[in-house]
Amino acid sequence: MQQRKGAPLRYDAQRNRDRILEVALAELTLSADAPLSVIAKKAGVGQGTFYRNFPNRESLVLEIYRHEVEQVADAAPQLLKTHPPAEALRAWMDRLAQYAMAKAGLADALRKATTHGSLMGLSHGPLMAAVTLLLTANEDAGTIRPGVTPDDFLLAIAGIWQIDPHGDWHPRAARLLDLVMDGLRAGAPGTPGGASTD
Amino acid sequence: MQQRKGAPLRYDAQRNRDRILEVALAELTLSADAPLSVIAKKAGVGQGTFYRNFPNRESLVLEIYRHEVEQVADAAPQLLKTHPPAEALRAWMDRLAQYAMAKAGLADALRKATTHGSLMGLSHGPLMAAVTLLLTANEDAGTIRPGVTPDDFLLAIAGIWQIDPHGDWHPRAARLLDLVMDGLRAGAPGTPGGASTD
DNA sequence: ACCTGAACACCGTTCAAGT
DNA sequence: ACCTGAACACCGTTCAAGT
Repeated sequence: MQQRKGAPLRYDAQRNRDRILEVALAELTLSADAPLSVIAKKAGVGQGTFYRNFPNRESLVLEIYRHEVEQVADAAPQLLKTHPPAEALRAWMDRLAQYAMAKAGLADALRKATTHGSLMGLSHGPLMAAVTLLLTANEDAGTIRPGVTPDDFLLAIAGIWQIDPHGDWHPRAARLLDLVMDGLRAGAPGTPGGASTD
Repeated sequence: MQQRKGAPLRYDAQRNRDRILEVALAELTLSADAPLSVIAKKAGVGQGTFYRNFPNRESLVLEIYRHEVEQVADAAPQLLKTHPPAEALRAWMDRLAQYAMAKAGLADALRKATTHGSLMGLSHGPLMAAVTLLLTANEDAGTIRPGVTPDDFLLAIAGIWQIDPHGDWHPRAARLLDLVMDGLRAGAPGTPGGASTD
């Protein structure tokens, strides 16, 4: 631990890190098991430098994933401004699905690099914030049942990471998301019926 | 392809295959990335023999998974005899969740070995048969909406494979499964409200 | 027909030497 | 303080030689 917590990286070091991330995104999106040595070489850095920045495959993949998913997360506030809560939630899920399909190689890399699907290892940060925002807006509007946690939600839509992006993914994703939406609605203030707790 | 389709294996060959599967189940349940060479050695066979039976890691893991999941699948008819359809479905999901937690190492191995979560690469066979049985029983009884495919169902519960088996998995699994059940119920003949298709 | 185990290839990880 | 790239370790895969 030679690097103090807040201290900025040296100029060239920062540049190296950025190049690694840039190359890694491209390579991993293309193929989930692109060798780290290839990424290092294409980024123009030595193996050692690569390792200084990312001590293992998981840390690299998580960092990229985190950065990429931020962009989807950022769409949430905007959607809530322009749509009623339930529609915003559903539209956001669609975006996430689209993202999951576009970056399927990356999602695959994440699955392989991490123990358990820690797609939710991102327990804090923008993704969680976005989900929380969407859920509370809907809960307040009475469009979903109260008490659904972001964790519940992410588990419920976990299936989207499992859909094959080749072939006809769109209807499969839509059916899954519809089903989840119905599950979320069940027991909402307006709706009768709903959650069984025997 | 020296082995004709229906031709039985030679006695020692069959024994080797069985021993590999037995050892692999134990090793992979313990650690998802147990080296194949270790499995071969513990099973008392050479590398070549291992390869003759399982040309790659995926084929080994899939075979074990298929065999293991059969036992859960087999519980479905029994549950339908002793419970009303909706309860049987829910009870079966609970068993699947328990299985997923007990064999988490294996599930992890499967995730890592396959492209996309082909937990559903088992598109035919006992698992699908069991799910179909449960879904049609419920559909006939009017306890779930019509038109839910086994594929839809497995995607909806995909989250259970993502739950960390250490720590407090039970409430998380229960909340997920409750939500899925509610989603399945929505739009059933008896129930008002339900699926939005805009 | 099936088996063994040494040999090979590949990739992640480390480290001595440089600036 | 950071970098390079050769060296090492490990594991999947193949194959010549054996029964």
